[in-house]
Amino acid sequence: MSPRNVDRDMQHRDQKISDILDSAVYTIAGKGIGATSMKDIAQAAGISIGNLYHYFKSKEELLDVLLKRSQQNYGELVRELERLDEPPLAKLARLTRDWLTVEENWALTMIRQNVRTSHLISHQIRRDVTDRFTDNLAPIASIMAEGQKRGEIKDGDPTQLAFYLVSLIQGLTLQKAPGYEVPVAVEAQSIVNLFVK
Amino acid sequence: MSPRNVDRDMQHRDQKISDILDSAVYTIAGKGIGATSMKDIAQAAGISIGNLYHYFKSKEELLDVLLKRSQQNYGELVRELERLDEPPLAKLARLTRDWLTVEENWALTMIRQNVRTSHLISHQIRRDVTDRFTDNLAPIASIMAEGQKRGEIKDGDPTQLAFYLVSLIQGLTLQKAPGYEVPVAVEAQSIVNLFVK
Amino acid sequence: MSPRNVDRDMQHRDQKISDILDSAVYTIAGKGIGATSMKDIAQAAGISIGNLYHYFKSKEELLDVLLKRSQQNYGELVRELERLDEPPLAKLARLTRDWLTVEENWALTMIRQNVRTSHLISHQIRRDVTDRFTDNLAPIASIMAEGQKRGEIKDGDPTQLAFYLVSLIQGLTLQKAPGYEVPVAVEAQSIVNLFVK
Amino acid sequence: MSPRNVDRDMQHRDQKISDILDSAVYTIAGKGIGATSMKDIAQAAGISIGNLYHYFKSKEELLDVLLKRSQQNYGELVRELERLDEPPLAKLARLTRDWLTVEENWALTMIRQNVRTSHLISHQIRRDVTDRFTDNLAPIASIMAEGQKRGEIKDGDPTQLAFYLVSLIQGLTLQKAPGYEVPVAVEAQSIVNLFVK
DNA sequence: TATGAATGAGGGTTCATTCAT
DNA sequence: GATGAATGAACCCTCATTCAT
Repeated sequence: MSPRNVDRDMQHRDQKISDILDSAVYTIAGKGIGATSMKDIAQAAGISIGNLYHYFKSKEELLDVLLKRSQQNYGELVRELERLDEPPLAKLARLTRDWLTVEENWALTMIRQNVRTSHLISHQIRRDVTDRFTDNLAPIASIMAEGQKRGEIKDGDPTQLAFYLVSLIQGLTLQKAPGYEVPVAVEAQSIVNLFVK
Repeated sequence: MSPRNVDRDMQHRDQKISDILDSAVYTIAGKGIGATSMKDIAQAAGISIGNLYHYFKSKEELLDVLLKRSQQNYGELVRELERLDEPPLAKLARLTRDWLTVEENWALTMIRQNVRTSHLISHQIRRDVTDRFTDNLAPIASIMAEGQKRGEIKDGDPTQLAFYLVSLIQGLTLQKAPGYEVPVAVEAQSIVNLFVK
Repeated sequence: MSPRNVDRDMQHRDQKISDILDSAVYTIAGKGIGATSMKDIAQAAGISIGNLYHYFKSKEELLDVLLKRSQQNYGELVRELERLDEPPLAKLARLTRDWLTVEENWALTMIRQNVRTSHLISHQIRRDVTDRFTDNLAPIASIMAEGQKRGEIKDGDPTQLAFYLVSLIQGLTLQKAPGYEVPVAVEAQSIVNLFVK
Repeated sequence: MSPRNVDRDMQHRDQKISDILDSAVYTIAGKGIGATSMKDIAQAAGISIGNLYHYFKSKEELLDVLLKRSQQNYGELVRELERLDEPPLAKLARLTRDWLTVEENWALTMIRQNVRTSHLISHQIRRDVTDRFTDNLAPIASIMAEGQKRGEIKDGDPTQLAFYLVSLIQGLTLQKAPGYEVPVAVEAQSIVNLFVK
């Protein structure tokens, strides 16, 4: 009843939401949005289906929050990267390597890709996802520009180059869906090399 | 025995199958495999649901045939391209431009991508899709190798470069899902330019 | 056009109907009426489904004809048995042995049993089946009566005894459904022995 | 954690399952397994189809549970009968009379018979049904053996005699399917009399 | 908060039957 | 007679969501 209790309750709630999303990410990434039921998500989180609806008022809202959180995390990461005291090409190599290595990025890409075609998802949410995606392009474009200034990176619109890099990484990421591995090696260095002058 | 022309019947059947698939491609690409019901497909083809099952014994088989057909068509195209009497970079530019322009390629990519995560699709079919995809990489790798011999294309494993090009194109293609357009220009020339030495 | 041709056509038709039923009996007996589709029956007979409907105007009619034929054949058999120049107990033993051995009897029993509970079958047909069954009881009752006159068979209403014998044989027959074999030996002699004074 | 009484919930669930099965028995017995839809069963139980699947994950499981329960109940009954302080022939007469009188036995027999030929039913379940059936034969065989020791029952393998008695009763029971009544009287006394020396 | 029973629309699939060729 | 395309109702089952406890 005291403010402190209310605060603690809110924190507890946020923590629970976070836990649910953590366990949901891999389930959804692995099975696809359409094939993942709310029961699946509840079971993965170890709670009842009724309780799940206490934290998310619908499947759509759950996805919305999940995507927002993931993209914001990624956005912070990429903005930190921009500020690092490293040569631009090293930054791009690091970004690429992380993306291809960190499993959560794979899951996020799978889900984002899924969102595009799922009719469970409202137009509004799809727009939001796209907007955040576009925002997150800026720091990479900035790195590209810096590389161009140094004469290390190919000419062209930096945003376009950033878009190409991210699309390439995501295209490659999607090839790593279970049961779909194309037998061709992928390395961060050779990818970044495409952008080298 | 039969008062009907068996040959003509077979042709008629093949034609009908082809028509159904033609109308199904865009429906599935637009809504996703999971969200596209057999009723949707039947309606798009202008036939009854029962009759649809006369031509495909399951949704899975329909997808299998659709993917096989699409990938074979694409394979022939890319093999013809390889044999063209043109410089390698021109071939790559033509390939990229076609891919980004021809709407059917967009649809095919969307569906292929969907197949990877859909649990409606058996492992076997996913393997087949991947195998055909890998096969279709060879002619492009061959073009890359030719370009390297001429000193026009960057060094590296030609198959890997082909894989990168195709993944990039597909990554960009996926961005073109309805309601998901990222506001960044995409041109074949600047894409191919990444592979230029 | 000549009467002879019409006759020959009719004979041909009857022969065809007989062939279809012959191949249908085991299919229906094995899978059950409900699980056997008209397509199954057509395939078993090696004809098209459309053609099947030229010979039987519905699944129900096919079953009606099949049952009528089977029960009439059985009726003739049992009436011949009655007229044989053998002791009554030998007749009963022969009847029992034949029933348990001849595979067609098994099939007939399975189908008759199925008819009782299948809602595909009209009340009228079920009544007909029962009536023919009751008629076919008479010769056996007559054998029972003769055995009683000789003091070899237990007392009681001969029709009731016949009903018991047939019900017992059928009860045992049903145990022989594939995948349902009860591991207890069954012999004609010990069955008939139940009715011996 | 749970604000509900877990024990009471389990009891409630078991009770509900029992209620559903009770109402399902006669529906299935009357129409046959194939012709009885899950909708029929749900309606008979006064619940929604979705809720029915909350208690049984498939039609097959429902049948499995139903059969298991019925055969276990019958098994207990027959084992109690064996322990009664009565002459063997009286026990057999009581068993026969009960079987022919208690309506639930009729229903059970109809369903068991149906299971044999229904392709909806897995081989495993059919085996289980047969095994339980065979187990339930033992107490009756034991009664037969006791009667033989007293010189009241015919010679022969007691298990075989038990099998004959049960098959006869079941054969007669099946004749009582609605719309299939054979116009011959059936009495427990005259049935048991077949087994008297 | 926490649970799981309850609902019903919708999805994939089957099948008896009809009909044009 | 012979064929198989065509139809649509019905079946089994799933699932997002609500609600009483």
